[in-house]
Amino acid sequence: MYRSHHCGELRATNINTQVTLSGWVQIVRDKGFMVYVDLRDRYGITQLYFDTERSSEALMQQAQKLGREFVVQVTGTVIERASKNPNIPTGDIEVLVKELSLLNKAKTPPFTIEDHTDGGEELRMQYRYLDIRRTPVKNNLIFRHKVTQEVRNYLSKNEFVEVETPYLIKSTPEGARDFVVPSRMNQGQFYALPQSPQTFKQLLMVGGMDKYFQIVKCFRDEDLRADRQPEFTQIDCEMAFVEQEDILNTFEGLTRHLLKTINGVEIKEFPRMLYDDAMRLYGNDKPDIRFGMKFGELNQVAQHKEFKVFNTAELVVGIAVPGGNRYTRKEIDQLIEWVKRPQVGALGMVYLRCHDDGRFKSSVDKFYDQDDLAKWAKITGAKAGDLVCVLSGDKHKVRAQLSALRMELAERLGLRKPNEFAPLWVMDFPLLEWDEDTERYHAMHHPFTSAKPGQLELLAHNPAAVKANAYDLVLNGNEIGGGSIRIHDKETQAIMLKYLGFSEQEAKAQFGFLMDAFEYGAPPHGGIAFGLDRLIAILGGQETIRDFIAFPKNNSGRDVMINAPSPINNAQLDELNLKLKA
RNA sequence: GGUUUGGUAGUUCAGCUGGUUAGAAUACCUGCCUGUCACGCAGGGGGUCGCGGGUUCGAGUCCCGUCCAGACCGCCA
Repeated sequence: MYRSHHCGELRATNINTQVTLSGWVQIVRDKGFMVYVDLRDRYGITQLYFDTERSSEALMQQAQKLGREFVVQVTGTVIERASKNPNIPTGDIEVLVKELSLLNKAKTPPFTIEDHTDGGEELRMQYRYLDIRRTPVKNNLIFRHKVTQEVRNYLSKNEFVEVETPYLIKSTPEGARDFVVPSRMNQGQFYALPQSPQTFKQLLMVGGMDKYFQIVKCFRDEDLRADRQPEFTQIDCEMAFVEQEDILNTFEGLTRHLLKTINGVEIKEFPRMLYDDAMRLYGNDKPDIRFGMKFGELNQVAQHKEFKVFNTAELVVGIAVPGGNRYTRKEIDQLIEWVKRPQVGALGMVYLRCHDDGRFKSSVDKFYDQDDLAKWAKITGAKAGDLVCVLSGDKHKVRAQLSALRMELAERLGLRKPNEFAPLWVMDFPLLEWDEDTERYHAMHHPFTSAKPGQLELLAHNPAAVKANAYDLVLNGNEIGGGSIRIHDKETQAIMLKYLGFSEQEAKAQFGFLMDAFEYGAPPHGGIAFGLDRLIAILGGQETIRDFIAFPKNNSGRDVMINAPSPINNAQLDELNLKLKA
């Protein structure tokens, strides 16, 4: 028997009992006549005790020779500590060791296995198995388990059935790049790993499964970010015989359930916002509504004066920064530089100081009087002591720029509190969006999304105006889920694909199986998919999803621990009938 | 594909306008220490300053190239 107890459970009530513990040596504190060893496992730390009075000389030496991360098994008696440690649950006791056996020695780890490690990101990824021994990472993985457990609890209680769908599927040109897998048995042909189980879950609805979910890996071969991995996990859901309202209610329920069981937070407001309003008021389709700083459009009051920059702009729009008037000229100049960075791309920024005495001072005083500026303040909701930041230009660009500024300022002002949760439905997304590169319309959500009732006719003369039965679930400024009511008849699906630029043959080759299925009695259906990694990170109050993934990949899609991807040998290539370009 | 920041001891970093033998903390090793728990004290070992080229009397420092890593933009139906 390796252990009678784990390292987190012994208390004063266990005093005088004989126990066996196994674990890793956290640290040895050698005081000469006494030796303390912190023994660690998943559950906690228990202090082992040796002294010259009660331990044999051989045992003392054995203890003194232990190094960090040695794996040991000890047997001994639980005794009361002479000086207790109130900081840890096992701080009242220690184990007076009688027997110590070394199960495995360990090299000195390349970084310290402590809560605040000295290791950098890359090193921790390379030795992820050591990183997982650290409490924060370990707790994140356990946290992830709890969240997925609660997801399964909620959905199972609501009669959803978890069904696995295949990972080796067909490549499609729509959407993200596919990860591709060559087939040995079908030479010259390739599988693709799913970007999502979209078509399969729709086929499950045709199959009468009615309510489906799956916690499933998805794969996208696109460039990465801090919060984006090439393989990631979705909570994928679909329901039949439902309207949009049914889906919103069901998953509003899931969100409430998670926030309650995981974070102990009761959500009062669960607002809904139209996509158009989100863009107008926040410049963004995933607004963080935990704080204000809504956009105020200033075209009416700022144009038709002498200021050419504004007069020629499609949109003049500003936000009020609470307390921003305390910024020095230098700090404001730095803000202007910030919005002019290529990543943001504004050409400049006009600002308006709202002094406590009700006077205004702007960077464009030459063109506007106090009455004009008072209107700016009113429209942006600025109060005395605030700063109004104004950008102008192309409608789409300037909204994106001001949104970036809004988020940056909110971050600096501490308005994005990790333990405050504000979910939001954003609804009625456009069905299509224009793609400059390919000079055609793309499905904004995906090609299986239905248009709002009666809007399909609009497709012919004003495709950009068509709204979709599509919705996103936004939490604290992050898109955590998105879905739609799907098309469920062959004719509509065919029209949709035609507008997306598929020839009849292409449509048949790519999605024929789905449209065939629609001919055999497809029920009305719709669904949603959540990005689980991001959801978990947000619920955990943290930024980086990597810390919640056991074995994540780095920025360039590499697993630095196993060193993947890597070349394959010629025999493997031959077998697959593949040849690499020289 | 682009913008940007970084690469110096096992690790995290400092190293100014170029100028003796490249530092700190921590980790590691040795010794001392009877209640430690971020133990303490004394001592010690440890560096191809990512790589290649250039400028210079002289380069960790400046320039060019390159590789690697991070953040962001494009991209991610």
